[in-house]
This record gives sequence, structure tokens and C-alpha cells, in this order.
Amino acid sequence: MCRETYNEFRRLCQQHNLAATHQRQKIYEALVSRPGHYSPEEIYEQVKQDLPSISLATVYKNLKTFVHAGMLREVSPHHGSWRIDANRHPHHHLVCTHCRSITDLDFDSLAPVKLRVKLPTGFRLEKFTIEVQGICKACTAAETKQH
Amino acid sequence: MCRETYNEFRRLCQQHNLAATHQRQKIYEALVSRPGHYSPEEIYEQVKQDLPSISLATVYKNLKTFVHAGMLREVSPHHGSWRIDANRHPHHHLVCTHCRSITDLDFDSLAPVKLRVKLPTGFRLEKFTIEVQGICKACTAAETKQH
DNA sequence: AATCCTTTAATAACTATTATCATCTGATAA
DNA sequence: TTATCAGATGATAATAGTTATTAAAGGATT
Ligand SMILES: [Mn+2]
Ligand SMILES: [Mn+2]
Ligand SMILES: [Zn+2]
Ligand SMILES: [Zn+2]
Repeated sequence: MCRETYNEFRRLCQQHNLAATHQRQKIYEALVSRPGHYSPEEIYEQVKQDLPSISLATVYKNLKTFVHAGMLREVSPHHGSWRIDANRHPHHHLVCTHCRSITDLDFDSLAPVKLRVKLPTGFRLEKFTIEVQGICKACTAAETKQH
Repeated sequence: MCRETYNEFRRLCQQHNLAATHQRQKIYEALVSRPGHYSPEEIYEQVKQDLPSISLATVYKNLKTFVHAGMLREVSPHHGSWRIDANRHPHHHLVCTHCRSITDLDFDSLAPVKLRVKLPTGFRLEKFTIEVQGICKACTAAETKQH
């Protein structure tokens, strides 16, 4: 891990009150040192090369910790369960990042996506999908009730 | 199931060479008759009220069949595995609907999303996420090679 | 009604993720 | 430095979600 990345890692851990453990350092490095959108299993395989005795559960736990702290992002807010949509009309979705509820948003509620550049050669465009992410009414209400 | 929905169902089955079974009819109805983005488990619970002996595997198989035929859509192209993104800069994603690979797309490659209406009251907007869906270079190549 | 191919139900198997808990370690202060 | 301890780890059991298998049943076609 380069010095700069290492310092960044220490800083982030301090900022979020996380012990800067060996394991966390390697997990962080595995993600930051190369571009990509890796699965926990892939991170595990990578880290194991340096820390052969690391546990997969440790990888999961720390990825969750990092995401929760905002150090990393998850690509999709609704992996984990398969959801089917019978609405055949083109439309968008409101997605609650808290309870993961999904609500339709009329197609015309958003201006059409405009591409400013050519896509990478070979990529055959099918469609644009927009997700409007935020906290839904129910979750906002539940949140304020607690305080 | 209303007559109209029923006819639509028969038509779609014929069009895709699918036997119009009892089970398929109820599964289709469970999705089409009420708005929502249901999980296989939820569909299963709903259909079981009419067909108590239906198997969960049948629900899964037919949802897959329907999606494959284009009669229904899946909400997210990358359910099933949790993917982490260490790219802290705002950016978009190219997603291959075939192999599910994910590639970064520079934020400025797309014009900013423009909201034309007010969002439902109570929804606290966090951000817009755009996914550019299509077939990636590798998959296109593999596809053409077969013919 | 007879035939054939598809579909189904039941259930085992598998994959991804989370919980549990005894042990260990990084951070802090003496 | 060393002692202390909350928090982190590794091992593994448990759970959730999904897919494979297979014998029996049911649509479609004749
Ligand atoms: Mn929808
Ligand atoms: Mn990305
Ligand atoms: Zn919510
Ligand atoms: Zn692809």
C-alpha cells in the first residue's frame, strides 16, 4: 500500500472511530488500489494472499462497516432479493436507501437522459435507467419520531 | 382475473410458446393486478391463497421464464451479489445486462438529471443514479462468434 | 381419447450472507 | 513500556435465497 493510501486509511479510521487493524488495511487496499466493483468473495480471495488466515466473515463485516461509515459505496441499493416489475410502461424508480422500498416514478417526471460523449466502442446501448435515491416518507417519519 | 388481463395472458403465452397453465395464470395475475415490485417469496404467498399446493420453485421458474420472454422485467440487473465501489468521485455506471459486468462512466458523460415535477411529499432526495444498460463489448463479441 | 412434450410439486442441494462466541489485539493511559 | 479493555477477529453454525433433480401430472395437438 502506498504511503498516501495508508495515510488516507488511518485518517478515515480515526475519523470514524475504527481500529486501524491489519485486516481492515488490506481490505481497504484491495478495493482502492485497483478499479472495479468487487464482490465480498473477490475481496476475500485478494486479501487472503497477504493474510492467509483472514475469515470471510471479517471481510463481510468490515465491508459493511466501511459502507456504513461512507468510506465505500455499494453499487446497488437492492441487491439481495430479486424484484419483479410488471409495469410495462417506461418509467423510473424512487428507491429508499433505508428500507429499500421501490416506487414508480412517471417517465415524464425526469427530462430525458442526454449523452454528451460516445460510449466505449463495442457497448451496445439498450436503455438508461434512473434511480432517484433518498429516504422515503415512512422512514423519515420513523426517524423523526425517535428524537 | 379480469377478462382483459386473461386474454392478454393467453396471448403472451401463445406468442412465447408457453403452456397457459393454472399456476402461470395466477403468478401473472399476482403481479399485474396490483402495482408493486414484488419478490418471488411475496408472489408465492399471494398465489398460495388461490393454489395452496403450488411450489415456491414453480414461482421462481416461471418468473424467470416470464422475464426471459420479456413479459415482465427485473428491477435491478445486479441483484444476487453485493458489489462494492471504492470510487469516491460522482460517476455513473455501464451495466451489461448479459454478464452483469459494471464499468465506470465519467460523471460528465451525461447531462445532469433534471426533475420536471415535485417528488412525492416526504421523500428526502439524496441523489440520482443513472445506469446505462446494454451489452458489453465482450458479450457482443461472444454472441457474434456463435453465428 | 391417445400421445407427447412441457410443467409441476416435493425436496435436496447449493450459494450468499449473518449470527455466535471464545480468543485476540489495537488504542489509550498509567 | 506495560496493563487494561472495548472492540475486532477467526472458526463455524445458522439462516436466507435460489437452483437442480426427478417422478408424476397436465396442456396441446392429433
Ligand atoms: Mn416499476
Ligand atoms: Mn463505480
Ligand atoms: Zn424507506
Ligand atoms: Zn457482458
